Amino acid sequence: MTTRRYKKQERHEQILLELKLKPHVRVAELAKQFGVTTETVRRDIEDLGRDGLLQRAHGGASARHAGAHHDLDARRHQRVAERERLGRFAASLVAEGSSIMVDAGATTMEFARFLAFAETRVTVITNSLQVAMILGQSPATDVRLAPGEYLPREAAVVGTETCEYLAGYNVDACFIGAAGLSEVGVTEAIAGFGAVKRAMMRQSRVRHFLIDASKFGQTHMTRVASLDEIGSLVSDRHPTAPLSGVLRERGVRMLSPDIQKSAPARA
Amino acid sequence: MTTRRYKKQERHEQILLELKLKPHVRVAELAKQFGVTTETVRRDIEDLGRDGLLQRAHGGASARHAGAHHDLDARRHQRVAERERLGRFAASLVAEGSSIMVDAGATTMEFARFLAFAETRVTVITNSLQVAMILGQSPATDVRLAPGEYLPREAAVVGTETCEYLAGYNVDACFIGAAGLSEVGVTEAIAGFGAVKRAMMRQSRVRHFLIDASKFGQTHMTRVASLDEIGSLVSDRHPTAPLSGVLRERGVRMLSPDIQKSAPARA
DNA sequence: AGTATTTTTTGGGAAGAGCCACAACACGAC
DNA sequence: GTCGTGTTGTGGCTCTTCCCAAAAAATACT
Repeated sequence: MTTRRYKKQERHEQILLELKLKPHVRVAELAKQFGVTTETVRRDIEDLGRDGLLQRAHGGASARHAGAHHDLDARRHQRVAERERLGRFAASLVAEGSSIMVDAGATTMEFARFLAFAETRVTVITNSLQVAMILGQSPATDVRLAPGEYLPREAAVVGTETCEYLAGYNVDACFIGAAGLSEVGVTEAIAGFGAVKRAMMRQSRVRHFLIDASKFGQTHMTRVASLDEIGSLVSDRHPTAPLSGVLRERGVRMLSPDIQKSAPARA
Repeated sequence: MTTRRYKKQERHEQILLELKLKPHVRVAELAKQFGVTTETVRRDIEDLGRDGLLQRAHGGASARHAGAHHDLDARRHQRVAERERLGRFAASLVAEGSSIMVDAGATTMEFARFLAFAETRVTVITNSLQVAMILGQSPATDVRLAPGEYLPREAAVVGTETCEYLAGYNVDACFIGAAGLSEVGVTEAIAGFGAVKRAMMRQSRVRHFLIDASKFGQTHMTRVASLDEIGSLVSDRHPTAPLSGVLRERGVRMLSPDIQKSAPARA
């Protein structure tokens, strides 16, 4: 029966599914589609928004970008600004005509956005579906995706197949994100990611770790690399006192964008 | 004062950048940010939208979903009802606990949606990023993604790597879409897809071709399969006179959902 | 069955967004 | 300098969306 009423939960799932396929849905549209009032849909969207499953917008809802951070609005905006600086800077490190490997994660995604924007001619190998999609939009970029088990949480593939695949390529540089950087080294929270990151490191002449300042001092479950193995650390800020010394000692090249801020025009 | 005026072009770039960072921006927000009128921003958005660089929305603009491209999205909106019926029916063909391969394309994407909705316990191997993302949502589904060159137009991977990878698995069934079905057989318009489809066919015990009725009689560039090789044809309607005879003759099993339509409630 | 609880609808006013046409302003060319 | 083109701002208006609260319907519970 096509006239069957959607239950609340079904509508929720349907909305999320819809959002996977297009970036934005309208309240009015969904209401017509489900055969319910706009008010009902509005409430659905509110529910889902509360759980951080989508982003509200006037007139409808937008898909949430990977990377769940529904903090305070002001803080998120701040954080984004830093990430943006980091991403922009990291993208400038990519040489025209080179080949690179790009890790999965919110920070590397940001990096990918700038790299796509810059239209640098480059060959990219990645295990992140998001990175592939972003860079695929740039006509200057050749993207190869690694195989493996699909991890919905991160929209990336992992596993032995992934690592084996990566082992088949040698590239100029890799750009790797991480959940933590401390005296212990680079660490990651998500199991399975560590092996992939290490596989990328092995195949790259130059290693760039993209880690924003908020991760400094943090240690997580799996070790990705010891301090000696870090080639260069790319961050939005230079590490401060205790950590910076250790890093310098261990031969880590620390890179960060020059901060020549002028008074913000935007209030 | 640093409140220097942004030029039109600068605003455009900034808007696009903003959209790469968050999925949705509001007109009012941007207006405040740039220090211009909402009307101006509206015009900016209109310009960018005309070039297909973003998606308009009431109250603002949304990013073009990475991977969700015009043609793919447009095709999705054509013949929705038919495609939906086809997808739903095809999903019902998947046995609990089985392993399948799923091809890229608008039709198979619809199929994937229903399969995810049904939460059938199944292992899926695919070369489509969209299919992977959709099915990855279902906790009952295990998804493996094939490697290969990324094709932004279709959000899928292709190439020899893809085919080689697929050759490493043997599955119960495959679900393959196509651009055309005629007396010649199954044909495809996009180069590179044919080889992948054939690779999937080789590794599957049962072959399902998901082809909606609008493709009947059409012939495209590359041949995917001869009529003998088609296992079963899944469609929204049974083929009519000239084609149906040939298909029956060549041993094609024709499947389509029983059409017990009631008056459409939603329209 | 009948009651309780959740969910949806309805209605109306406030706020926001869209659209249009014309005026004001900037910038480059001559 | 003036002219012309292109861009931006303003005001007036309409339409959509939002939000709230109460009624109605559907669903779950005993």
